[in-house]
Amino acid sequence: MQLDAFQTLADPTRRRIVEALLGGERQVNDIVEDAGVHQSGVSRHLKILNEAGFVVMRPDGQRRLYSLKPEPFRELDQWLAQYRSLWEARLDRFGAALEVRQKATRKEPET
Amino acid sequence: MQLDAFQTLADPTRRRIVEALLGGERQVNDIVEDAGVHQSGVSRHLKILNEAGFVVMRPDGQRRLYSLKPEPFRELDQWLAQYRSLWEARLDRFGAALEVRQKATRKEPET
DNA sequence: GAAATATGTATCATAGTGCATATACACGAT
DNA sequence: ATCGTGTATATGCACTATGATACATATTTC
Repeated sequence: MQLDAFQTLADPTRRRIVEALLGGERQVNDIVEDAGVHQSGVSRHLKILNEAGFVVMRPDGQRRLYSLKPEPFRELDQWLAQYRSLWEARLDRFGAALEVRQKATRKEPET
Repeated sequence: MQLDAFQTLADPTRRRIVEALLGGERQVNDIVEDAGVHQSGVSRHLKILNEAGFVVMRPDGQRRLYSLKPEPFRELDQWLAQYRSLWEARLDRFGAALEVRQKATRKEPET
């Protein structure tokens, strides 16, 4: 199998799991509540997320603590970067830096 | 059935189509070559992309010219923003600006 | 009528799910 | 130490739904 980043995040349950890990390490049973599916489903999704590089597992006794890995997010960001020129005209999170960048391209009104 | 941004981009063929539109407006038959599927498939994918807000269509005689819309990309970027802290420690596309940003909340960066 | 595009239909593959069960670990009692 | 019980997680299995695709055909414009 081995899904790519987009395929991995396509499933809403998986996205809920990822979001549940935003705060940091969580054990499986803990995630089950946020995921909205059976424990077996969560384990399966975690396996997929692991294979796609989204999470790492750290054993702690009988529990398994899962946490997020940065790589796939960075990868997504890079893909998205190709399309930034479509909408970056308007400033967002980078104020001044963006304005400088804008000079190189052109200006566009809001949508 | 109205797919969200991630579900829409999950399909590789659809991603190829989106990438084919990076250069600007294209007509369907033109996209078919890049997509790697039958024309009917491309039309179907374009319909899905349209419903998801990724593309707009502009009729031109018997042809239909499709082009990208910025919204879903912006939406993806916003979702991704939640996870930036995971990897933003390292610089990416904004070099110095980023480093300044890292020093907690300060002023606007300048190059 | 020919070209460009959309759509109905059938097919085929795959993914998500729950249930039951296996495995691994923890901990107390004997 | 060993046994037994309970807890935490993973996995085999079966079921179901959905999605991608090609082919043929309808529709629109030339």
